[in-house]
Amino acid sequence: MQFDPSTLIWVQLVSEFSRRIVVGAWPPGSKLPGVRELAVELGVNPNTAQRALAELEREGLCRSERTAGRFVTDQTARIDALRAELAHEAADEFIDRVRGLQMRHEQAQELLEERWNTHDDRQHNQPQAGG
Amino acid sequence: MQFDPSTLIWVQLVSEFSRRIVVGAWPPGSKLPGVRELAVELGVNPNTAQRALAELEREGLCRSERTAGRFVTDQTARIDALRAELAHEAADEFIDRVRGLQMRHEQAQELLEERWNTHDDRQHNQPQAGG
DNA sequence: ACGTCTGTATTAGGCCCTTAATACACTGAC
DNA sequence: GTCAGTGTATTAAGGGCCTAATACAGACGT
Repeated sequence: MQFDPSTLIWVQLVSEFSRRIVVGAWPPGSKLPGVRELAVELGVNPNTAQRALAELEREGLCRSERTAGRFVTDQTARIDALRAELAHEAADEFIDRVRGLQMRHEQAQELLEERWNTHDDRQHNQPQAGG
Repeated sequence: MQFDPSTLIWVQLVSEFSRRIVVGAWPPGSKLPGVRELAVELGVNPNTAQRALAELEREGLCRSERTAGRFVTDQTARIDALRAELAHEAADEFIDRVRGLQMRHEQAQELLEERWNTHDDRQHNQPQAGG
């Protein structure tokens, strides 16, 4: 996994793990990969992975059964709340930033429109070399 | 100024300084406060402020005249480009995050709508009608 | 009992960030 | 020349992150 050098790795792991739970890559009640296995997959130290998992646990998104492993919470309501929370955070940060640039609501909407299409182009089409 | 403990201070300063230039709090060609003065205002060490300013300079947003002080670039085109760049970055990060949550364009628009109003309520308590 | 799996805790070291204090080089005012 | 102000560079100290290696505690299969 690629990490942003200007942000703590374990913070980025919390985001990634949360996302996996929300989108169902890690379904409710399922067993998580072990700390050591996760560390290998993500290219980080087991301690760093554990730090992220500890935070996830603190937020009630998973629980550890010391000898059996770690499991995603089976409270789908909690997961739905997480989804809303992550969406709100993303939106709020976007709003803070564009308002800091003194943009109005309508301008922000147009901006989003424009960039969304750009993303679509980049994802579906192969960027052509040259120019 | 309030800092996010999970992000490097000088990175946050770069964002704040860029924002000030874009919104005209630091107009094109104007003289910036000295390193020591800025450090006092922001509650950081002069070295930290200087690190952020060095990055700003590297990006061509200001220049230093060693004994006279530091000045915002007078190339308004560069500032306009910065404004667009910051807006794009904000939008792209938002889009990446909501797409990571498997949201569609329409859902993202609705989310933005909802949160924008929430911000208005929290910030102004009495959102202005009309415009 | 033994080996293996799980999570958990500890210790050490390297690295960067941040603060702090200091020194240097240059300009302008007087 | 002297003083004040500017950016710049250096050194030291403290702290947190990340890595690495190791050790501990409990459950399972054989």
